[in-house]
Amino acid sequence: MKKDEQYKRLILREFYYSNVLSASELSERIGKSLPLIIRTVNDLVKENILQESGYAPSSGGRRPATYTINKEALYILSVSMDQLVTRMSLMSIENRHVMGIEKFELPLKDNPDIIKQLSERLLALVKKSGICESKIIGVGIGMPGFIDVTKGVNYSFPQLHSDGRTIVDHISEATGLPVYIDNDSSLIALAEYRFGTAQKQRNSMVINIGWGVGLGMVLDEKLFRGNNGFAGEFSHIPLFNNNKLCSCGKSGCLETETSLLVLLEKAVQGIKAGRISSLPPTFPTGHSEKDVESIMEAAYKGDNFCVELLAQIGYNIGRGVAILIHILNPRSVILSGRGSLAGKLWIAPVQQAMNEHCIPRLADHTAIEVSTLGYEAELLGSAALVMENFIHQK
Amino acid sequence: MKKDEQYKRLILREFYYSNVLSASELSERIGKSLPLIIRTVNDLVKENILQESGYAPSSGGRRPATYTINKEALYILSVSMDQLVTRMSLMSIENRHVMGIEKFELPLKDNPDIIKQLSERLLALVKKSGICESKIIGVGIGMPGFIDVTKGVNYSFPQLHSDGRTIVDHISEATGLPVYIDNDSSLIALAEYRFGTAQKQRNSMVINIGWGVGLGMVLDEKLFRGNNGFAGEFSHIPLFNNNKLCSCGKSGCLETETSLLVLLEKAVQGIKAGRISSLPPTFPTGHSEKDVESIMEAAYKGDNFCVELLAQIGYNIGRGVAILIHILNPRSVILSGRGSLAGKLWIAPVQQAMNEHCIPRLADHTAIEVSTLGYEAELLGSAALVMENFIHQK
DNA sequence: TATACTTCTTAAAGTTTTTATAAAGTTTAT
DNA sequence: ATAAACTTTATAAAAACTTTAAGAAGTATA
Repeated sequence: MKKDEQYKRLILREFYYSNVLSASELSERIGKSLPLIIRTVNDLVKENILQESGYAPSSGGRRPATYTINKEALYILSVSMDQLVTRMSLMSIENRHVMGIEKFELPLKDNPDIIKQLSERLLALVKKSGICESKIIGVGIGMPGFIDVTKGVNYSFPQLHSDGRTIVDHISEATGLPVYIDNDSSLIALAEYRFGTAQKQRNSMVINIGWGVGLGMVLDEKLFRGNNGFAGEFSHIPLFNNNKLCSCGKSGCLETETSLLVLLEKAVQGIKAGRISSLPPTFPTGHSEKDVESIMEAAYKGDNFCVELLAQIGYNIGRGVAILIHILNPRSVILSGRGSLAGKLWIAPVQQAMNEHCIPRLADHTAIEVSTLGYEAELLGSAALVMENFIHQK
Repeated sequence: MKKDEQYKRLILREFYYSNVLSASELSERIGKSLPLIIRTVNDLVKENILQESGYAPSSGGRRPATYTINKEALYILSVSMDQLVTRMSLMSIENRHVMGIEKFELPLKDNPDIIKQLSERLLALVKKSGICESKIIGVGIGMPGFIDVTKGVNYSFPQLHSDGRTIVDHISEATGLPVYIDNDSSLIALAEYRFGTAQKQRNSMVINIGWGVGLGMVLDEKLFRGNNGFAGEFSHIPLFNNNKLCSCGKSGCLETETSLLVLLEKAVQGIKAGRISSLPPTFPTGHSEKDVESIMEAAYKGDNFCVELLAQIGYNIGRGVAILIHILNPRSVILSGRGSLAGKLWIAPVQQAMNEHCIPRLADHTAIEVSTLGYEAELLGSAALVMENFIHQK
């Protein structure tokens, strides 16, 4: 790639993370000199990709000219998959869903047709939008599993890399676009770091409360993925003597006492045992997603039984968090993912476990917070993944 | 600092880590262009800091001219403190102890005179060596405790920062040299990464088996210290239901089942209870350091009782290591510090715990190794700390 | 209201990198 | 065996980028 193209991309990336920027801010962030930045910004204005946006207030000197990005300049295809359901969206550089979020069933397991179906859906979405493909900078895919980002392989779902070619190869060929995949929890962490509650924080742990309990880490301002991309297997740290068999084959994993699945189980058991609750009479409907939402909603409205359940789960998450804090001394721990819908209810029990299991000096230095991005996080993260790679191409 | 001085330092640092280097290797590592490197190297040769060292074998093209550093060009003052004993050494750029290692008692606790004593010892050592102070690039100090590297503060020992000035300020003033401090376990990790078993590995966990169990981490090729410098509090992760009170006030910490102190305790108990062993009849002498060494030596020679004790401790360390591996997916786990004298005896029990408590895919990707640096590690790390900072000055 | 102090912008001077070319070796093909 | 093709290292000239300096535009203070 030509060098001036490279500089343009670096500048565009900054506009992806911040709406309005001056030349000197850009120079500072990118680490390139002002003359170079100004020249490149002027080129981008001529190309109608950036536009002038008036003068910022003075910070004690001459007022800087500011710029914004043309909202229709660039787009990203963002995909978020779980075991059963896939969501996708064509996102503008301003993080708006151009055509809304498309949601459809697409089982990850035992589905030989998965790559073909995904490609077709993606192409159809682009076609429907009418947006020129040259404006789409890539496809970002988030999914559960053991993923090696650099190789583009998801080891947990072998059908995603047939005949020696990975899902990245396949989708890339089908769409003609650069494709990147990463673990769902890592992408949620990336989203929180770039757009959410972990913004500007050098060190954050992002807990993905979902059907399992995932962990994405931002360490020294970088997403940390481990030596093979497998870091963050929070779900399976051995923490309990409960003799409960985990999906991974071991027993006593954090997951056996903390996921939303456990929450649901406990709720069903409690109701069966006659506990009083404001849960709807139809509970449990058998539809896990809806049932869990009911529980969180009831808790949010003050239902004693559900609050208690959340507290139990939260306390156990907190025990795991205490370990994280001892090892990594983060600035903050963000509770995110599906489960973050229950909001601040998580904070007290997690904090309680921390107080009991952490050295005070450590506990004092890390804040527990709940995500405001919620279920959007993963799609945002997939998009951000594309942008992170945008500047490294060729 | 002038720019060419900066480039010289970058080059000298590479020679600290590698003995013989060619210009193109330097260019590659430092990330500066070959013409610039060659010009600067030539300057350094003229100044008699570098010297030519013949031609390296060809790797398929013209043979590169190589260079080495003048062994008497630069020196570093290296200090390693524990609760009771302090070691220090004036080290050459080749990591040789110019005057040997000086070891003396200097209690960290309740010792108002500590800074004065340390300064005097340091100055005396320099004087005795006869080496010109201008050749000493700085003082590196390793010690236990909660240390904020950037501020130069050790929060665990308040007498180290009296009247608003830190130990760094004081020693720096007394010696006229740049001074840096860091946590002992972090420095051991740094030493292993630069000179020991963790060399060239992107991600390593270095376990410091000593009176506690410390942890230093190399993540993505950088020493990771956490948001406030407190990362690596491995000793105090809550892992056992043993009701044993820990020095930190909590119970069930890893430390209550794993340190060399526990090893000693268990040995004493066993002997009292009449267990047969080849430990010397004088055991226990009451001198912890010697007694622990006796145990490790006996184990090394095959004494059943002592091997068994090490296995118990090792297994418990392994349980902690399993957690580390789930969270951080390192390339390797290095067993270092005092305890590494027991050598390979640690590996089997640690590996055993890993096999039981780790997801196989994770366990398969990380190697357990024992340090060869041993008790030297911390002094090497303190010196390396100075060099890491050498390039960042002014 | 003038003066001092910021910060932003631009032009010129100074560095560094890139590109092109030469030099020195290795490997492959006939 | 010997040339041709390919690598890698070293150096010189051109291009690119950064730094410095000076001017422009604004704020804070006496």
